[in-house]
Amino acid sequence: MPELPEVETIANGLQKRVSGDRIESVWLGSKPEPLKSPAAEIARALEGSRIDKVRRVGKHIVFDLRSRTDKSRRQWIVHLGMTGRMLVTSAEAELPRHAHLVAKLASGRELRFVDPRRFGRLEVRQTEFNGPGAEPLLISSEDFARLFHRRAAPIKASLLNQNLLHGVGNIYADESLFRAGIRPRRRANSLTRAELARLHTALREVLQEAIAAGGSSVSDYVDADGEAGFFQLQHRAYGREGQPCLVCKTKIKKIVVAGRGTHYCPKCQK
DNA sequence: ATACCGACCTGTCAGC
DNA sequence: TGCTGACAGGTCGGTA
Repeated sequence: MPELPEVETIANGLQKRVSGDRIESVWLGSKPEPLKSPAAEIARALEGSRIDKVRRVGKHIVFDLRSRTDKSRRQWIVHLGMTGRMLVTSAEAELPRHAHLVAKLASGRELRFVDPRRFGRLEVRQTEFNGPGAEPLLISSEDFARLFHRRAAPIKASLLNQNLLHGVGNIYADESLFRAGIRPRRRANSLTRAELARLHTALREVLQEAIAAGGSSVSDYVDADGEAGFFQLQHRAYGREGQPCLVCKTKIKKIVVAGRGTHYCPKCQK
C-alpha cells in the first residue's frame, strides 16, 4: 500500500499527534504474528516508553522510544506492507477488524496497528535503523546514476529494489518513468547519463508533489487521522490504462514488469 | 551475483 | 445471487 509519500505523511501525522506521549500498555493480537521481533520483546520495549520522535526511513515508520525506568533507547520499526494502517484514535472508537496491536497512551488515546493482509511487519531494535538503501530525496544525481548504470535488470525493477533506493514503490516508479520519458522495460544499464539525470529529477519532483498532496489513496490508504490523500488525482500513468496520455493523447498501455502492473505511454516513453 | 516467480494474506470487483 | 479468478501501494526465499 504505502510508498514513501504515504509513509512520510503518516509519520509526520504521528509525530504531531503522539510525540511526547507515553505508551502505558500494549495489546498484541494472538494468532498470526506480523512480528520480526518476539511479541514479548515488543511489548516490553513499548510499555512505559516515551515516544520521543516519529519519522520515516524508506517505507518504514520509526518510533524513537525512551524507557521510563532505565532511560535506555529503543526504536520501534513499523512496515505497513500493502494494507497496513497506523491510527491514532480515542479509546472509545470501535476496534476495527484486523487490529494486531493496540498501544494505550498516557493521553487516553490509542495507537492502533491494523493490517488486513498481514504483510506489515513490526520490529524493535536497539541499534540505529537506516534502512536498506539510499533516500531518494537526499541522494545526489551522481550517486543516483551510479546506483543504476551497471544494472542489467529493467529500470523499473531497479527502482523497486529497496537495497538500492528505498521508498519507491509501484505507483511512483511508473509516475517517475513517465515524467522522465523512459520505458519501464529498458535495462537500467542502457540509460544515458542524461536519462538518469532526468529520472533523478522526475522522481524527486513526483515524490515531493505527492507528499504535498498527502499521498495517493488508490483504495484504502489513510493517514494517522484516517484521512485519505489526493495525489491519485495527479497520476499521469499509474491506473490510467486505456485512457489518453495527458501529453500526446496516445492510449496508456499496461504491461507486467518485475511481476507488477506497469503503466506507460508508448509514444512519450522511449 | 542477479533475476524471475510463487508465496504470504484478505478484500474487492468483473465476468459468468 | 453467488461462485471463480484475477488483481491490489510489498517483500521474501527458492530456483535457474
